[in-house]
Amino acid sequence: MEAINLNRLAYFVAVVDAGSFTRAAARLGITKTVVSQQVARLEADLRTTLLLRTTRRVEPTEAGRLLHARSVIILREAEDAFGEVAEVTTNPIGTLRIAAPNDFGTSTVAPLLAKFCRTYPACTVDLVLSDAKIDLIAHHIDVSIRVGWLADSSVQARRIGAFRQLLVAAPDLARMISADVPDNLDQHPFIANGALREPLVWHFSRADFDRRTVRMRPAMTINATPAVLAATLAGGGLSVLPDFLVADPLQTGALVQILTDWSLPSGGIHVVYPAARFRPPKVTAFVAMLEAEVKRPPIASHGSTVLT
Amino acid sequence: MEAINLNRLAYFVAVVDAGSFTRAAARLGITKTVVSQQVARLEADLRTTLLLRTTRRVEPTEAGRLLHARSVIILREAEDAFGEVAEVTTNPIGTLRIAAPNDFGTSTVAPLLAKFCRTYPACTVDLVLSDAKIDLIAHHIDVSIRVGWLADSSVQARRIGAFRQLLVAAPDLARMISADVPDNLDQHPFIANGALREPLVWHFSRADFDRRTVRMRPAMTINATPAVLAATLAGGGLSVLPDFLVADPLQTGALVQILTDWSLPSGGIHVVYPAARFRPPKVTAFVAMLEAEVKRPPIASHGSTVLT
DNA sequence: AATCACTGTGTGCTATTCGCTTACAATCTG
DNA sequence: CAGATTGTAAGCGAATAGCACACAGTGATT
Repeated sequence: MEAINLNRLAYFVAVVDAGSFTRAAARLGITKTVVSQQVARLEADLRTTLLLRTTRRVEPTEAGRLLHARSVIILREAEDAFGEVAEVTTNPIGTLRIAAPNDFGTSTVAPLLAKFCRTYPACTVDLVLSDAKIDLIAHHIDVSIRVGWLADSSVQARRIGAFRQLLVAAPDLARMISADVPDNLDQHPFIANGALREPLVWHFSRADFDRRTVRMRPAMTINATPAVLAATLAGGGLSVLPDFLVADPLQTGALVQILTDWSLPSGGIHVVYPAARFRPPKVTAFVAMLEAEVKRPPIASHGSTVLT
Repeated sequence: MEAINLNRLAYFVAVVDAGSFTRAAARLGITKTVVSQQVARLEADLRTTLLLRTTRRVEPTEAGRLLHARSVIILREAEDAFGEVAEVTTNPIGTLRIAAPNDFGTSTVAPLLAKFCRTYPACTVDLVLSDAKIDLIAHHIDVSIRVGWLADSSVQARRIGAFRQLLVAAPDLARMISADVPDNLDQHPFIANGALREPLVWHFSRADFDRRTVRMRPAMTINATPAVLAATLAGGGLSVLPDFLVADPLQTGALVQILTDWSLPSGGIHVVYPAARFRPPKVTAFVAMLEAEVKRPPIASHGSTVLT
């Protein structure tokens, strides 16, 4: 079937509805000449007379009445479709698919979703937890959250916050650590996080000038952060964990922070979008909410500057 | 609502269906550049990202999937509509509204309709009988039949045949007319047809050279031809009637032709179309059938030449 | 890890189409 | 019979569709 100019349908329908080329042109905001031309072309395309013209009246032929009836429906549906799309592009609505690492997703994103869904009832959320770097497009991910230190490739990521890494231990174990400098930490059992690039070497700093680098001696290595937390809670050893994971255990006393004067390198919390020309409001709304949540330090502590 | 280019919907749908700009372009028979541009414009118009592109894959966004689903329906409906119109423009189909004079319509057109409907079962016929000149467009008339002598205005009429006028009378009356020349016809009662412009003056001719003009003396005047026929059948007098009306009575002997050697002026049978660019096949088919019917002289008689 | 084929997009450029202004024939209205 | 109004034709400028080409990024393959 040859492609036929669908736009002319609108002109044709306007003429039939208005019952006059002149009024249709006025309604469409263009010249009657154009309307006449366009309808004539439509007729030429279809090789049919759609309208019988008198200088005083315009009456559709049978084919014209037929086409008009169908066209009205078509145009209305098109308008509806555009309206629906406009809805999606202006209001937070639809299904929001979020990708996040297991730990951050579980500890921070998941709790936030309740609030998000309450705030934007028209949104459905789909949280995809995975520590592997997944294909955003293939998985229809609207926004992906990356925590830690980005590889060079992800330059299009936007940093929305930071997290601190805390040296923690179960209370029983913590009581055995008396030193107030990191130097001899390798004497204590350490639970290494295999998911990190350098799980053993840690750079401590204090008051902007005091720096020490310590190489820990791993009692065990676990390549998933939540499991590291579990092992630490069970008293398996010291470990370095992100603040968003240990906020609760520290508050309840299930874990104790060690060397509170010293700080470890901060990591970034980033959002990554698929390369889209326009960002749906549902995404913007969620990222705004997440950013607010993340900027509020999860654990009141000594003045660590949050990187911007 | 701003007018949005509906044609771009087709491009967009093609890309989604093909899963690739390149394949879509090939399918549409245009360059991929154009497809890319058009989809980009559609997105700009809607202020939405519809497709997430990788050089290797094209995946619709949520808005894209939404619009695609609706667009497929819209495009299919448009295609259907065009197909239906094409049906009407290529095959005899639909409702054919015919306007005809009462006499000719009753005697000739109406009987023909049975055959027409049998030949073209997809056609419905609407026969509008009226002796007044009606507005073809206002009454949705596809073809109008005019019998007789056209006024100057109707230059766009096409002559499809002719009819002869016959001087007839009921048998009883005919037996009383012995003359073989028209000269003294005014001695006999004449039934004048008030619908004619000159109901009384008749020009007889014989063998291309013998001409007589007679002024009849009306016993009665009736302004509707069928009623003239009825009065003539009842023996009310002589009358001049078109051949298509008296074919049957002459055959059965209910009427007798008088002065068979002489002939009266022939009239034309014309079809008039509303001023349309294209003629629907149903009209063409009907006119062809009517022309064939009319060209076949309804009454075998001496060789009268049918005017073309 | 490097190569290579292929994808979608940006850039000039041309042909077509859209749209406007003006003008005109036809028709209805007074 | 004027006068107004309708739809169409002609001429013209601007926007758009479309093409060929070049190019950067990606993914499969080596």
